[in-house]
Parts: sequence; C-alpha cells; structure tokens
Amino acid sequence: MDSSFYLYNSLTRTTELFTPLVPGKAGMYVCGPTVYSNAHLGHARPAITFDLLYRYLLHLGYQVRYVRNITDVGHLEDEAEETGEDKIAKKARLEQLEPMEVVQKYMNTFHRNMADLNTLPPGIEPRASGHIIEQQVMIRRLMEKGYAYGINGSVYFDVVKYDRDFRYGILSGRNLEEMMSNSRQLEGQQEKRNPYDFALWKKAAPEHIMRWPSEWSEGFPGWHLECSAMSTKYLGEVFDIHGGGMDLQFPHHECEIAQSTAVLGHPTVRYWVHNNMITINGQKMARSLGNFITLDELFSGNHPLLTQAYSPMTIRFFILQAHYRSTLDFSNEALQAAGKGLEKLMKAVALLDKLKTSGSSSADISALEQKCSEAINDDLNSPVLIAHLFDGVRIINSVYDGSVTLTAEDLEKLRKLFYTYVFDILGLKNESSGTAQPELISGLVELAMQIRTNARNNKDWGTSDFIRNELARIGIVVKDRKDGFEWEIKGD
RNA sequence: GGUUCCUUGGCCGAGUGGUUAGGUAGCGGUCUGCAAAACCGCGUACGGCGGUUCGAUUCCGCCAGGGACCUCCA
Repeated sequence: MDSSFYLYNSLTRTTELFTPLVPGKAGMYVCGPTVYSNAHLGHARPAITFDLLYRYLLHLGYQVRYVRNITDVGHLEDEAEETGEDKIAKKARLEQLEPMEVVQKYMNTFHRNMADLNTLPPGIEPRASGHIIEQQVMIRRLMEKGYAYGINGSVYFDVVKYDRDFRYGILSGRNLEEMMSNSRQLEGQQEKRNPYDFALWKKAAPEHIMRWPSEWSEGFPGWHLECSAMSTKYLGEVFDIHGGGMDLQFPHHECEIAQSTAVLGHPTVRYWVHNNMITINGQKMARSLGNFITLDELFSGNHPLLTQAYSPMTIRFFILQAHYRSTLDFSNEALQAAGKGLEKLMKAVALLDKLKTSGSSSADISALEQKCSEAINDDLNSPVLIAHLFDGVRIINSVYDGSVTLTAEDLEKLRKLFYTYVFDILGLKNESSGTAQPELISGLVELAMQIRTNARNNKDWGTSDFIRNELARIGIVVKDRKDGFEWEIKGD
C-alpha cells in the first residue's frame, strides 16, 4: 500500500511529504474551543478535519498522540482594551453561574456534539485552568531570558525583542515594522511597551472571580500561553502537527510560535495545518458576528434559517465534500444535496452484502483502490476521494442489477475498500433510525406485503397500490424488483 | 490603509495547459402494470479585457466583484 502522505504546511506554504519526527509515531495538537457558549457549525469544521487527519494517521499505522485543549480561562473579550473581560467570567456573570459551571455546561454540550458527529475523542484533552503552574513556569523562563516584562502586576511578551532575535510573523507572513506603521493607534494600552506585545499574565480586577496567586499578582494567564505550555508538556519540545482554524493563524498561532521559540530557542511545530472557514451568505460564520447556527439547532432544525433538520452525518458528509482548505458555504440546498448523496452512498454500502459474484470481473477494483489512495494522500483530498467512491457506488448498483460482474475476490476487495474509507477514514456511520421494535414492524410489513403479492398475482393493482401508498404514508418505501420486492424504513 | 485568498454549469464543490470530477436539482431514455430505486444519455461551466502559447478555465498583466486576517473568533 502506498503510504506517501502529503500534507500542506501553512508555515512553508507548500505541500510536503509527511515524515514523522519519530518513525511510527505522530504527535498532533489541535486548538479546541473556548467553552462559553454552544458549539456551532463552524466548530464542526476543524473537529471533522482533524478527525479525518487523526483517523488517516491511525489507518497508516501510526501511534498517534492527539491533544486538543479546552480553553476555560484567559480568553478576553478584547485583548487590546484594558477593560477586556474574560469570556467565561462574563458569561458566568450573565447567567449567574460559577465560571466552572459555565465551562462544564458548554464542555458537556461540545462533547455530545462531537460524539454525534462521530469524531474520535482526543487522547489528551488538557484544560488551561489545570495548567496554571506550567504557564507560570513558562512566564518565569521568558522573563529570565528577557522576552517578557512585568508592569503593574501583569506580564507582557516583548515582541520587539523577540523580533530582533528571531523573527515575529513567519507563520502569517507579517513584518513587525510594517505592522506597526500600518496599525491604527488604539486607546488604553499604556501598560504595554508596544501595541503588539501580548499578555502572558493579567492582574485580576477586584471583581474578577477566576484568579490564581503568583509572584506578579493575583491574576490569570493570557490566552496564547496555554497552547504553548500544554503542547510542549504533552508532545515535547518538537512535535509533528499543530492544527486549528485559519482565523487562529494570527495572532494566536504566531504568538504561540514566539513564546515557544523564545523559551526553547528553536521552533516546536513541524507541520502547521489550518482548516478554512464555513461561510453563510458568503460571510464567515462566527459567534462574534452573530450569524451562526449551533449544531443542536442543525440537528433539530430549530432555527429560522433552516428549512429542515440535518442529521450529524449529513453535516459531516457536507464538510467532507469540500477540501478542508477551501471555504465552504452553508445553504439549505447544499445541505440537502449532501444528505441525498450520503443516502446514496450508504445504501450502496448496505448492498455490498447482497451482491452475487461471477467467474470474471468487468470492473477494475484495483484501479479504484489506487485512485482512492492517491486522493487521500494528496493533502486529505476528501472531495476527490468521495467522487471515486461514487464510481464504486455505480459499480455496486450495477452488479446488483446484473450489468456488471465481479469475482468473489474483487467483491471482497471492494467491500474492504468501502468499509475502510467510508467507516474508518471518513468516519461516516449508519444513521438509519433504530426503530424500537424491528421484529414487530418487519412482521407486520411482511404480512402486508404478502397480501399485496397475492393481489399483484391477481393483477389487482388497486389493492397493490393501496398497500404501497399506505405503507409509504407511514414511512415505509416499497420497491418492486423483477424477482420479488424490497422494503425499507425511510430515514428522515 | 497593509497582508493574503477567492470568482467553475440552478445549487454545493473538485481539478487540469489540449481528454468525464463528483454530489444534488432539471430533461430524455431503459426497466416497471404504474411507481420507486437503479442504470444509460443530455444540457456548449469555468467573472471581464488583454498577453504568452499550436492551444488557457488552468500561466502572466490589468479591471470588476467578494472573502479572510490586521480586535475576539474554529
């Protein structure tokens, strides 16, 4: 099996052959959510993108350490303003909850949504609030090395000094001098030596609940610091993959690079991988823009913009049908199309067990295998992979209809191909409504169909159609075939 | 204003210097008692204007439109 896996590296802006730091092992850190409200469609993009990457690395035989953090402290409403309030703390105030209740509430929802989307849980899911010590240690080291300065109980990262010794802006392609000459002057940042310096430690205002003691002040860590501290703690000073949304490239990931490099003297991440955004009416879907649809709303159809509910697998398939580095535009029409396509794919998979084999094959399964492998190896090109799988769908349906033949060996190969790509790698699963009493239902349907078959034998089309129509009305679809009939419970 | 990306058929969305992406929707056909499903076929898609080339949707330039980042964001 060809395992030359190529991945686009945002840092070098090229597609590179993936070679792990340690043969047979892969380390991956992905920026998780800030848990202060419900997860929306946009959050499904990185979750599914990096789930695909995780699953594919596992498929290739790597022992993968997958770390995805939960930001539960330190994320300010407005980094630039001195008045910036911690997002969690703000929500806690609004909902009259303990900050940790807010965190737990939305973390639970996030986990439920992720499980619904059939994403595999990360191996380690560290929380910022659980790594205050590690972050403080890092601040201390940054201060010792002269890359951080304290003032009025807060500590800031010295971007200018860092830029002199290394270079600030390598990931986002920015130049500090240009940035400074082009930036508008913001009010209320007198504490910092430079507007692009960012907080490592913030002194907590008297009313601030989330606070930890430190030699600088009672306060809390800055947002960017947690990822630097936790990624190196669990993955080492150099690790393979760091993922996240493109919108995190600057400043978040840029600051992470600066912090880690300043402490260690060398870069830590080998492949930076960024997923693109989901748009709605051509605009990025974001909590702060207010144009978002939560995953629960999508699953229930309970949102003014939704004409119907969409199942988790429809959402997953919708996302996988676009390349992860392209924007993906939300619309009901697009989601419905994805749902229909997924249904077609899953029906074909179910058909694999009903196919008859022949002495010879009239379809080239090996060629299909090759194409699928090439697609996924080409920077996780899931849309092309899916296109090839639909070629396989046509083969399956044609074999079922008898216009294409397969040997037992080829059929086994095709079955393995579909199971591997559809279930293991793309992470799709069957959602057919697990009805409560399948035996009772099938017994009743079989009874009705027996009556219908008798009617058909007597060319009593009226009775035949009546039974078919009535079954359809309660959601059971009848399909007549040359040699009998089939029926199935229609999914939503 | 700075940096950067995008513009593909009704919709979503791949891709390529000359050959079918795929899904969905539409149309025609096969099959069927009629359907459904499936299969087969179809519709002159590559924002505009120039250039390079034997040949450009694909490369270059200009123009138009849109997006992302430069605040928090997946």
